[in-house]
Amino acid sequence: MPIYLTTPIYYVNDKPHIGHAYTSLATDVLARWHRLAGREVYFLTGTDEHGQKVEKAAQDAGEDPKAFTDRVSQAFRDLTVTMGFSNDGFIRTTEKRHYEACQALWIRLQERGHIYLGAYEGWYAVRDEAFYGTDELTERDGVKYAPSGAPVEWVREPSYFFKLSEWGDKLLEFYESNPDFIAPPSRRNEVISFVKSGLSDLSISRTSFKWGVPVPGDDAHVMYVWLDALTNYITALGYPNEKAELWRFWPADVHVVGKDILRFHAIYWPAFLMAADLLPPARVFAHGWWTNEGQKISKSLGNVIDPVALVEEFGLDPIRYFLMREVPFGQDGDFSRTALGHRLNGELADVLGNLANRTLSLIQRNCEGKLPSLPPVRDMDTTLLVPLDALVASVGKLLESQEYHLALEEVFRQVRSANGYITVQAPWALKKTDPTRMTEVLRHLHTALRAYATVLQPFMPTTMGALLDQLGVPAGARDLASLATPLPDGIDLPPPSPLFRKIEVVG
RNA sequence: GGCGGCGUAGCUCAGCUGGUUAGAGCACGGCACUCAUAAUGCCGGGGUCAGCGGUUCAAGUCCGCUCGCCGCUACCA
Repeated sequence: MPIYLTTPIYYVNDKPHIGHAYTSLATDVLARWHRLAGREVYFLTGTDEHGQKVEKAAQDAGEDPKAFTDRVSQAFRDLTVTMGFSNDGFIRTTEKRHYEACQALWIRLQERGHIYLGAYEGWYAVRDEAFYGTDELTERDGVKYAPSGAPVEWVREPSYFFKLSEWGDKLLEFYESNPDFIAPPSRRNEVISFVKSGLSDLSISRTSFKWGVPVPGDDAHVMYVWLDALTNYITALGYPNEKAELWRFWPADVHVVGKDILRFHAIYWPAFLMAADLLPPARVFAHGWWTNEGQKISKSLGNVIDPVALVEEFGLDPIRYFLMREVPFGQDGDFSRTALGHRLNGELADVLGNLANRTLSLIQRNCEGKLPSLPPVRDMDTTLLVPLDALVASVGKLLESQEYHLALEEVFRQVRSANGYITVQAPWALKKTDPTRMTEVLRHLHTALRAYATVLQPFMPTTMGALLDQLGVPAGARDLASLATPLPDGIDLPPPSPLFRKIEVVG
């Protein structure tokens, strides 16, 4: 079963911030997990490069839009490297293949009668180049003003429309028969109540700017952003060529998105697809926002979090761990140095790092650095080993529903209990009283550590790679299935070294 | 305004279809241990489960009201 996972395509009028990194990270963890489970995965991310804002930003920069987007989208490609993302593809909406896909989809929708030419009208502020709703306006001396203070006028421009109004009932049926389509459930309820309140047709073209995909057969129009942007998910798989090699990945298993763009993914997108007789995605997950030290993040406050700076200061894996562990996926969360410090010092270094280090040091010193033989399992070992058998299944199940924080909690519950096991068994004391038993205990701990490191790889690829090195696990034996095959007795283990560096915590 | 959600230990939160002395992690206190990244393990203190009133043999868990907080309420991506 091929697995297709996507991030949104990121709009290039802005440089990457913590939100972009977070969305892609969550997707990356899923992608890595499925690969470890032996599934074939296609993980897509990319950039959204059309629209009036980009056109204008390029103009202001004195650049051609294409040159401008080439430059800005590079920052997003760089981010995938900085954050260790394992994306298989990176799509840009300015690519030729994307124009072809968009136009093919348009024609298909048009042929099936889902598109008509009408007029888009509303209160328009020339200065802002934006439309406003009546309830947003204020009136002084008979003139209406936008919230920005710009005067507005009633404008009417020709526009193609998608007959979204006809899809309400079909969408509701779809949500009903696919209860997992929208997550988390609170968002699902919001979407359903929105659809129940009635849908209007959707304007899907503009004549007021040029920087977009031309509407087939009517060059005066370019496609409006969402039809263009959403289509990226099928462009990347070869659409309209449904015989393309990658097309077997459709429909997507999970579109990971921020909560601000849920509606487009949960309403417009399945409607477009169903109208085109294509399968809708299996799931859309809307995650929350980060605050910075309790404060809402905004450019005007100047407290935007730069993921590159974070990684430089704290290291990649601690950041990846923190983002996935600190907050239930779907909820808003707060990024603070104190909280990061507690996770890094109190969980990664003290609980996991220290267990690995104390175990491997004992093996190094007392077993000549060789892996002790696979021992019998005694009653007193079951507290350590029995939960281990269920670890892969329980982590897998939790990731299936994107409950990353619970998956990590489950692993760390076991790591904590392994610390209890080593203290009770006290292999350092057995060294004098029962050396054989000492080797048994150490081998069991090695087995446990191997399992922890293996399942944690998607979250902390580099550090867990280093731990697997220290555990002597060869590169080809690091997937989930390999856990069933014990390592050969007596292999040489390298001298251990600490995996996590602690940081100063204030508060 | 309408629809929906939340308010449980100092902090962050679990508590499914109501049922023995309400749980976890962190923080805090004591003890133990000393293999290890001055770590780890054990024990413990602490909550009128927002408030009021109902239903019930029994309510944090259902119903009503009050107070407080939050989300959604379409075409900026």
